[in-house]
Amino acid sequence: MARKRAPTFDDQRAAILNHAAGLFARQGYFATSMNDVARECGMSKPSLYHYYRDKYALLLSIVDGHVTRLVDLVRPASAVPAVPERQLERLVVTFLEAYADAQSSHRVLTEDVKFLKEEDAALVLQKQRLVVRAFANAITLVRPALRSAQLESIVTMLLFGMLNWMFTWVRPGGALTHSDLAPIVCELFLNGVTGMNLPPAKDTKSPTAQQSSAHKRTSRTAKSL
Amino acid sequence: MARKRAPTFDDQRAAILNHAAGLFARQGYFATSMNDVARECGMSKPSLYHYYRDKYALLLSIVDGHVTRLVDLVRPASAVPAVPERQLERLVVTFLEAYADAQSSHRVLTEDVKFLKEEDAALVLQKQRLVVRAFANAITLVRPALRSAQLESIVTMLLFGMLNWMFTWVRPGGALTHSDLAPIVCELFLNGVTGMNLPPAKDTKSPTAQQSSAHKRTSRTAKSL
DNA sequence: CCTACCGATCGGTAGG
DNA sequence: CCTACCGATCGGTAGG
Repeated sequence: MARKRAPTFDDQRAAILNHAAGLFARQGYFATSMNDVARECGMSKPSLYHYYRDKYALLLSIVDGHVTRLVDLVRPASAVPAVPERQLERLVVTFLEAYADAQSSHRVLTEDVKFLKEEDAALVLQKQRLVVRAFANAITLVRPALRSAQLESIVTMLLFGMLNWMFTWVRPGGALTHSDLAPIVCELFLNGVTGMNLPPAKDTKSPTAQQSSAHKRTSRTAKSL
Repeated sequence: MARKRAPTFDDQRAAILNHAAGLFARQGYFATSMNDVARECGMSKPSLYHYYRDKYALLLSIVDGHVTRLVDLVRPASAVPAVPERQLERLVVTFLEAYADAQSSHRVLTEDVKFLKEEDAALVLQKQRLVVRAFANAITLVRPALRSAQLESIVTMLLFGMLNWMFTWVRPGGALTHSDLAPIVCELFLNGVTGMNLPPAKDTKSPTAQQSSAHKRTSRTAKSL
């Protein structure tokens, strides 16, 4: 049997990051000690510090690495032209496939961003906005009237809610996978969006004064994402 | 100007809990020290310990208090009979109104349950299940075919995703409130659910073998909630 | 002399 | 009800 090649520096860094992501996701960032991480990686703490300067570097690498992967994944999926409905479906499928392989990282992204320094958080938020915009664009192509009703961002965030909430109830090893859920989410969302009662899409220069009564007060879109 | 009556023991406890919930929501449970809480409450640390035995008691009181409030809110909303669509809308509206007043508590509930002891987590989960079941029942009344397709739990959790994700993008002081969003969520979800392509509802004793192709692999509903 | 790593302990601070 | 302080454990790094 061939001896397994000694892991390189980069391999080790990747392995450590995976272990740390799992621990952070399960226990939270502050509840996880560097001793925990080292033990999980099967190395001493000083060895761990050889690969990462400090605990914060682990957090930042996990979060930034994951969101960067999402951006790189979503960009090509948006680039290839398709029927609007298929375009959006492809985005959802791509996104959920990424989830399946990176559940821990995604959980760290959504729960531990608050521990990032201002500057780092801004960087991550910027990349998240790219992902959100890709979805918002695809959604608007499916239902242009959403834009004039200023419901574009809101509806996009509702879709992200369905997707991002999955990590709380879809068990990693269970029979039900993220990919199984993609068509269900797509069908529910597409039916929901195309069925909404909205004023007809118009020239953006003359926004209609009469909106569906249900949406009167949602005159401003959310600024947070 | 009349002197403000000295706060009672119970008032103090409630005030402390509010401050603690705000801090836990903003900084996370472990990143918040008891000194932080004491300072926020304008009292010394020993005084704080006069009202709550330890840090964990704050967490448990926040989470259990909030989930108990949700159960008490959802129960009567389900009890009053109504057209299925209105029933579900009432649940959503009621739920989102509670959010508006308890954003911090809800965030603590969703992000810090993992720090609860096994036994306490079980208690909270049990109450959460009551809330989920109320929604699932209302949804099934709107679209009975979901049950035979075994999509009842899945679709319910997708709705909770839209609702629970709001705390990440709806700014507490912003122009857009949770109540504004209730009709939008309802319209999107009701249109989505009624428009889904499903096998017709049947006698539960003879589940149909032919399901919508998109749902073939979702033969088991999630067990986590 | 470098690297990769150990056992032991540093300065600070948490909950209490 | 505060000041002062404990046992423990944190993240990070010394010498060898």
